[in-house]
Amino acid sequence: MKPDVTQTSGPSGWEAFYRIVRRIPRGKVVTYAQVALLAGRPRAARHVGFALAALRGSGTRVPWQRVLGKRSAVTAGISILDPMGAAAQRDLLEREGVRVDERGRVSLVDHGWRPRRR
DNA sequence: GACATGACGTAAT
DNA sequence: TATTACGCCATGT
Repeated sequence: MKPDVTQTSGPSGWEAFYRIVRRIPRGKVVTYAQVALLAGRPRAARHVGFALAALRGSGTRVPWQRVLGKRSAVTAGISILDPMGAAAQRDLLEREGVRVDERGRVSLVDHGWRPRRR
């Protein structure tokens, strides 16, 4: 089940994920694996989506829209929970300067955010 | 403590 | 490039 974000205020590892996502600058995107890696859990890519999914309903201000899958991109699991949300997310990314493919795929090489480098 | 679930990743085909 | 199979980590029951 989806755990409550409101209770994740504790020392849970989920808070680390939110912290990483907040660092994502406008016009840049990252993959779940990237966030997980920065959070210190390179094998916990699944949990990143978990945490972000809960945020969607909590109204927390986290740019979850900038977090994509490696190959699935935007139309990944969001469409499962919110088909319209996926389309809206694609529009939002385009507004930030991110070019989204017709299939919902984004060039991570071009828009991939590179932390720990500046 | 063990089993089941999940916005995923990587390797193999 | 798409599809299938397996694995990893955290949370819930």
